[in-house]
This record gives sequence, structure tokens and C-alpha cells, in this order.
Amino acid sequence: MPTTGTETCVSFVYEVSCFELLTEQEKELIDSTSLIVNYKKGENVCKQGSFASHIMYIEKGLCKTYLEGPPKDLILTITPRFNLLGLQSLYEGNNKFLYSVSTYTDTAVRMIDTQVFKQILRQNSAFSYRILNILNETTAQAYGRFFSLTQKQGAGRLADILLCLSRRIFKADSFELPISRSDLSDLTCMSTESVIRIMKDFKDDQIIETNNKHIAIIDIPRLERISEKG
Amino acid sequence: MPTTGTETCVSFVYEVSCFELLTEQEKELIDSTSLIVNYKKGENVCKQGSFASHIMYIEKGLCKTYLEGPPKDLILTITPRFNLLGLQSLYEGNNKFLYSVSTYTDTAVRMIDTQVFKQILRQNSAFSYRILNILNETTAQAYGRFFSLTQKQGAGRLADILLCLSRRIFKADSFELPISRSDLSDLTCMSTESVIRIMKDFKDDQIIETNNKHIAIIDIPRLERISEKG
DNA sequence: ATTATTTTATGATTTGCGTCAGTTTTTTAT
DNA sequence: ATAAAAAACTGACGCAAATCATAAAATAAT
Repeated sequence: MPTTGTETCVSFVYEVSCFELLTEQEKELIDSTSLIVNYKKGENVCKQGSFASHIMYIEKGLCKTYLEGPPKDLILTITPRFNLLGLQSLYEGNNKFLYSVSTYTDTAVRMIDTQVFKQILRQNSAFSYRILNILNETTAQAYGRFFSLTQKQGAGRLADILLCLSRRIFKADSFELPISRSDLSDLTCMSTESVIRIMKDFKDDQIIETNNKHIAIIDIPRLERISEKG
Repeated sequence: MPTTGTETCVSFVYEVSCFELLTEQEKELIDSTSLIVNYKKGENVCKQGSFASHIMYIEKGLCKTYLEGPPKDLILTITPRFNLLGLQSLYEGNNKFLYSVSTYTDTAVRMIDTQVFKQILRQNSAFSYRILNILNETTAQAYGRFFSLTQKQGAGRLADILLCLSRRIFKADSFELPISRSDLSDLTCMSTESVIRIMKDFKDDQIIETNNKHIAIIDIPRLERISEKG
């Protein structure tokens, strides 16, 4: 798989919602049965293995979805606002969350009752088809991340994450990281020390500039090459 | 994620089909537009990036789905008969296969036209919902495999694959492997030499018995412990 | 402001595992 | 049956990256 960083790492599905496909009646049903919950940075939104009572729609903020260790958690996606989480727990015979979700920043989440969501899925095939598309888009991205983490070595994995943060999350070459080096190490499946060392190499090689939480990618083609060759 | 080998490695969705949810008319539509193709061992069923003209239903045989390198392919699933492949290419805006499929053994595949499949998805929400469930089941398994490959070291990854082959594919503690050590190395993301070395260790420790292509797992609890601790 | 605590940074050491090189066994082809 | 090719195996060596140990800087708490 030719992976040039961008599409390989984090979830970024439809910035538009799927809700415009609902009938007025269905919209009202969701409105009347859902509620918005506010989470502070670092808080747990849902817990892997617990009862999947709700589908979560991120109205504001930044989250991660992850499988819990031991020995370590595996981060599946970074998910910004206007995305649905928990869809993968919908399948018949499973009413548990497949992954945990926690917040990188303060986040507002609309909690939609799973039964209501399922009911609408069954009765509205346009909506159901759209959700299927969203799931497949998410899966395609998960595959890209999967490939990056299993087939590339450290520098390539870090390049992937940096490119992805830049393009998909912050949409700028220069951005303020809301996450720590340790978070980056979780994202890239390496030790914190390795992240710091590789970042230093990138800095020495004039590929990025860093100042604490601020990161600027100054040589994108070079970073892409590192991403490609692994 | 507490991963005890079985559910972590290969695809094994519904041994029953989803086709019983179709109307007679829809069944006839599929029958009249689909055809069965026979592949020999090692042949290519579909190619990542090519036009996704068909959904594939494995009637007989054993396949792998994989993302193509460089530097190496990443195997996503081992898929036995009575499973659908290519569903992930269904999403709107993408008409390319997300992964390649090739055969481990002689295989018969029913090729169902993507447009026909999509049409039925849109008009039959029970069917669409079932497909969504299948996709989610597949995703859950992919996550398990993802976790195994990124968080465990060699012995744990090999233990996972052996347990999974035993339980999900062959349904016996003793079985004839239709794949080579090199295939096992692709499945576990390690070198062929490492597979052979670890297999030797397992053999020396009386955990498995091997005789060429024949493998017998004799100490399942021990193998599970190796899988768990990574 | 000052202390405490977390995060970032750097060097030394260890290790899991890949690469390479070579041998034996098994399978395939003639 | 015999030769050729592929797969299975074994050991020596090297390297990417984890771990361990410490120190400096940044952030949070008092």
C-alpha cells in the first residue's frame, strides 16, 4: 500500500453529518432521546467492555479511541469534532464498546441511544447505507494506520503522525500540539525517548521546528519521503 | 484489550450467509448477475487498487486479504469459505479494492456485481443492517489482530496465530497446515527464521508437536499464557 | 515567588529480532 | 529414479529501539 502519511493515521470521516438523511420524525426522535455531555481534557468518555448504551457524536473537541492493554494501550484513531464514535459496537450479539474513548482537549459529546440509532438504521436504508459508508471509510483509514505501525520503523511512523496531524486535524503546517511527547509515543507505538530522539533528528535536519508544544513542518517533501521509505 | 489468541487474528464472520434476508426477486437478481470462478492455490482473486467490480463470496477454499507493500505485504485476514470479501470497497466515492485477495488453497468464489449489491443494500434495510453487522464483526477482529501485531512480541504473535488457526479455521488441536513457514512469517510480521526459531522453542518446551506441515498443539494453556503476556 | 511535579531531553546499556550465509530436508520437475 | 528447485532449518553478526539512569526545562501547585 503506497502510504504517503496523510491517509494512514487518524480518523477523519465526513465533516458533514449523516443526519440530513433522516426524516423530521427521526430527527425529533434523536433530539428527544439524546443529550450533550461535556468532558474536560483527559477524561474518559466511554470504556472498552462496558455496556454500549450510546452512539457518540463529537460536537466539539478532540478525542482518541483506543484498545486497552496490557501491556500498553493501542490508539486506533484521533477523532476531531463532527465524527461519530461507537458505531463499531452496533453489531448484533455485541452490546459492549469495542474500544475506550478519552479526550485530548475539552470536548462536547452528543450521546445518542443505541436502540434508537439501531431502530433508525433498520427503517431508513439511505441512512443505513451512509453509516455503512462511514464505517468503511473508517476501516480504510484504520488499515492505513495498521500498515504504518506494523511495516514502518520509528522515523516513518512519526513522520506519518506529524503529516496527519498537520493535514487532517489542524490543517496547517504550523500548529500547537494539544498532546504530549508521551501521547505521541503511544500514537506511534514507540518509547517516549525514541519520539524525542527522532524529533531531535528531524529538527537537526531542518525538517521541522519545535518550541515546546509548537510544531512547524518546514520541509514537507522530506517528511513525505521519510514516511514513504519507512 | 485482553486478547487470548482466538479472536485476535483472522476473519471468521458468519458461517451462515446473509442471503436468506433477500426477497425472491433479489435472490434471482443476484443469481442471474453473479458467477462462480475457480482459482488454483496461490492465485490472485483481486488486486488492491483495481476497479472493485464485484463483491466476492467464498464458496470453498481458503484465502488471505492483504495490503500490498513496499516493503512488505500486510496480511489483514485469513478467510475461509462462507465469507464475503470486498465489502470494504463499497463506500461512496471509492470504487477500488482496498486490499488484494489471493488463495492459500484451491478456491471457488462467487462474484457478485457491486452495482447489484449496492442496489439491494439501498432497498433492503434488513440486509443492509446485516451487512453492517458483518462489517463490524470483521472490524472487531481486525482490531484484535492489530493489537496483537503492534503490542506483542514474536512468541505472543505466533501463539495468537496458532491458536486462531486451530480454533477458527481448522477447529482441531491437530491440523495440516496449508501454508508455509514463510506465510506464517507474513502473518506474524516477522522473519521466516524467527518463525522457525520460535516454533523450535515451542517444540522443545513441549507446547506443540510439528512434523513438516502437520502441527499439533499439545499444551493449550501454556500457549494461551504466551499469547497473553505477549 | 518558591516549591513540587510533570514533561522533555540525553547518554549508557541491553535486547529482540532481522539480515546474511550456509546446510539439510522436502517438494517438484524431468 | 534422478536432478533441480523450493522450503525448512541453524548459527554468527549487526542494528533499531527499548530500558535504565539522570538531568534540565516547563508547568502546576502552594
